[in-house]
Amino acid sequence: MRRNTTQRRAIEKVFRQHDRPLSVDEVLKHGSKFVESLNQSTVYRNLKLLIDEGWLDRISHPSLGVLYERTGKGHHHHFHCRKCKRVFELPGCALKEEGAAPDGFVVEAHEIFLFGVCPSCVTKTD
Amino acid sequence: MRRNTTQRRAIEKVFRQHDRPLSVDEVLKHGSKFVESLNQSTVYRNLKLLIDEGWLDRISHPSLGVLYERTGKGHHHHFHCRKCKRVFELPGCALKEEGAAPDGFVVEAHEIFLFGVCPSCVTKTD
DNA sequence: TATTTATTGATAATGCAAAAGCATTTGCAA
DNA sequence: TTGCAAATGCTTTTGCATTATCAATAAATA
Repeated sequence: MRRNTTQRRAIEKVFRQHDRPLSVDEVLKHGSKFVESLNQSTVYRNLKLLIDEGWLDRISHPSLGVLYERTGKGHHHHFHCRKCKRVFELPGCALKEEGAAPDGFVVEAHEIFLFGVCPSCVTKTD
Repeated sequence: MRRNTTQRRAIEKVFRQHDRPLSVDEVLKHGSKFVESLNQSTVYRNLKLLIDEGWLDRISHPSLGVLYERTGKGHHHHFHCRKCKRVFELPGCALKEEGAAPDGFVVEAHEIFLFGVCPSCVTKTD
């Protein structure tokens, strides 16, 4: 059966604390604060396990590659800040359903990635 | 100086004929119809050259990886057909500017990927 | 037509994310 | 405690896309 390890608790805690999509490296970096010895393999294994359990989702960002985020957020889009490099989950949907595609195309799903500067970076100089 | 090789002409012809984003493999497959010996390395080299010349753009699709498309199309989005696996360029923009991101976020750019069934696959059975 | 040299084809090499192998450790029920 | 499978850390391997190497070929130009 599944065991409740300190490493997995640390990884889960990282996601609960940040509440945004994280890369493997980010999970490793932040998780290491809780479990100093945390290993990259352990991160990979637990990310996969948490996905299998339905606790995490994997997303593929066009410029950042694979990221992991908590499930159960509902439909949302992603914002990538070019200053702090963080990815944020934005509530709601900004797609104009009508006219998204010409007649004949059946749109079943979509993904929107926004790029710019996040609120906490807006005041910073470049 | 740049030489006008049959291989490069074939690659350019592939893009002119299909007029949609193509993967390296697709360029190789279709280009081989014009130049039987066409090699993958040559495709890679010419894709890079055509990008440097500003004739092609590289895009990163969240589920298909790197694709190449003709430049000069203006802002547009991409549609991925789950049946024929082709990617289409859709004219226009379907993003609701207002409300795309909460107050404080400065949106400078965006990418939209649509998924579904294209007109020529709609009539096909699964 | 001969010469020059960019380009090609074939293949080896690279870079990197992800997975696998294995000895050791650890959670947890008995 | 103890037994033991699950899980970890460390290292090595894999898989894949992309790049480099180099002899052979073929555009451009004289």
